[in-house]
Amino acid sequence: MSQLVEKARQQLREAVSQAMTQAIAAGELPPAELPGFALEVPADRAHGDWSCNAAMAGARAFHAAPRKIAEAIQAHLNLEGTLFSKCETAGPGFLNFTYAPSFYGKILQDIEALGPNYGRSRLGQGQRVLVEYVSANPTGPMHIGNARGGVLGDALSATLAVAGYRVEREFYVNDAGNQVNRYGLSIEARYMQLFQPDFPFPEDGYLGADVTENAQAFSEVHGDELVNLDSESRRKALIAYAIPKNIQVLHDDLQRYRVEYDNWFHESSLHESGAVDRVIQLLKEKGCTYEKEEALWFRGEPFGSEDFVLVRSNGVPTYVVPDIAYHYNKLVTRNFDTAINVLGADHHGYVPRLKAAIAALGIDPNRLKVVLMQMVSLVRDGEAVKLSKRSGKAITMANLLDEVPIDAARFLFNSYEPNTRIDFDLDLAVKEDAQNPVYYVQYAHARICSILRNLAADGIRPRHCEPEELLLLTAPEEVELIRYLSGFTDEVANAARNMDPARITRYVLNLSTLFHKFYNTCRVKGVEPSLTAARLCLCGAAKTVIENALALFKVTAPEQM
RNA sequence: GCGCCAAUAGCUCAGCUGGAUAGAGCAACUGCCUUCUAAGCAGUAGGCCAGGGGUUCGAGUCCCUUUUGGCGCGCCA
Repeated sequence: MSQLVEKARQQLREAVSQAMTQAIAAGELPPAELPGFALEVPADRAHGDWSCNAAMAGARAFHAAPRKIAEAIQAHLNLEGTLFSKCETAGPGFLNFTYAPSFYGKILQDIEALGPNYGRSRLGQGQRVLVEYVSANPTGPMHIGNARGGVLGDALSATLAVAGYRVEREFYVNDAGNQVNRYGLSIEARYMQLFQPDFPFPEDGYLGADVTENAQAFSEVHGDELVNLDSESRRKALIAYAIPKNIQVLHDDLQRYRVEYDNWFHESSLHESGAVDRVIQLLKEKGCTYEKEEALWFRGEPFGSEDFVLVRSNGVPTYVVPDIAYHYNKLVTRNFDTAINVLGADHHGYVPRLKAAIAALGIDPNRLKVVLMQMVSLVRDGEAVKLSKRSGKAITMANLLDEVPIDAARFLFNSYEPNTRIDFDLDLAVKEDAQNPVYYVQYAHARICSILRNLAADGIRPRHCEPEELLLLTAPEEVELIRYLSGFTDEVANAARNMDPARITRYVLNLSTLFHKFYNTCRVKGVEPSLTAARLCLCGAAKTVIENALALFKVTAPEQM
């Protein structure tokens, strides 16, 4: 795990605090409690590598102009033995720090030593996190929103894992309840229609072609053996046949999309184990329920939610109850520190209810984190596409994958933070040219591989470089590139903290730009041997970081394009 | 009607939790390949950060409000 940047930050924090203390002791600043301050990487390179706002933050405490304070701090600043070489006062009172030249070589050696592990941090401190995503109903094909959710959940999980959390990925299979009943009625009708064409189709039934296909497939194996049974037995047999098949389709489509899970958690198991009944009992015991018009209600007011029905007047629990039981299972039975749910924004109204119910059960509702993602719409020729041309039905995730390369789809979905609506541009996603950002990044990687191949053909291979050799990397393009490479660990940690893997997409795009700039100015082949060695080391580091970043998204890093 | 989310270049989006002159990519225009991949690089042009108030040393960022758009508000899931 790279500690270098963290160490640098620590050194600055201490140096600035110490300088303030000394300035006070020397009478240059009035005695006061030291102000809190921030250290950040300035956007503008001209402002150094780190920038500190202590002087401005302390303006009130010290009753002095920020610039005066900054100068006092600077006068007492001791950077001896740190990774920094200088500090300047600038602008309204920023303290701008610059890395010592040796820092850059250290970063490269760090990346070389850590390889695939570069980027890891201890942010999560081994906390156990359960990430649930997609969780589409096994009553039909997945839609475009599921495609986004799959990528987001998958990349978020990977990001959290690299940031030091112990992550499990889970798909919640709604294989019980009303949706499945509805599905049963639908498939029963389709099955019966094979033998009795006028058999009525339920009003709110599933219209998808997949229902008919499943009924057909069943009849091809079992013929008309269900026709003379009672309706309930028929449905039972058809559900038992079709739902596992549908789940398999979900599984296969997701796998094709490189979305994988540690667990497929079945709702039915909650009913079978009695967990659903127990959670009702528990809520009753906590005094959080009341009866009205023969239904059992949850009293939400103490927990900041509306009241809602737990058990209908017909005695059947609503969908919320198994959900509460499921989250009880996550946070108590399995005792995860945190449960993260990736949900479509159309479910946002349900979040306060679930949190309220959890709180009622005595669980800290903050242990449930919800990542809401806004809707996805498809755009082709500049116009919204609602329906598939072929089927006339809503475009499914499988349709999308038939059309768009997996790398492009994954990269594009990961380019937006969860909270922005996506107009997914089909024309762009399919394009295999520079307009499609995924190729920009992959091209940078392929270029590095090409350099390595060419030099290897001449018998020159990357080797370990001495610190003095790495000091040869002084071109602005080289320094910029290394500086940016040094920020990867922070970037991943930040993405984890904000539950937003799209930050890493932006990072790796910027990184690719910096590499392309380096490539255009600095030659690796045909320069002085130790400079070649140093630049090879830089290329290797850039390659490693691009690979590590793309690995988080499961986007391939081709060696040739 | 109530609630959640948004509004930044012609288009798609950033803006690191309040900091320095608001940034990229695409599209448009101009240059750069007899040396490691031109799927690249360099440059030009493009802005009332939706409107209006406030908070403070300092606001695209926080608060209020108006407008516009998306999504919710069932004894459906």
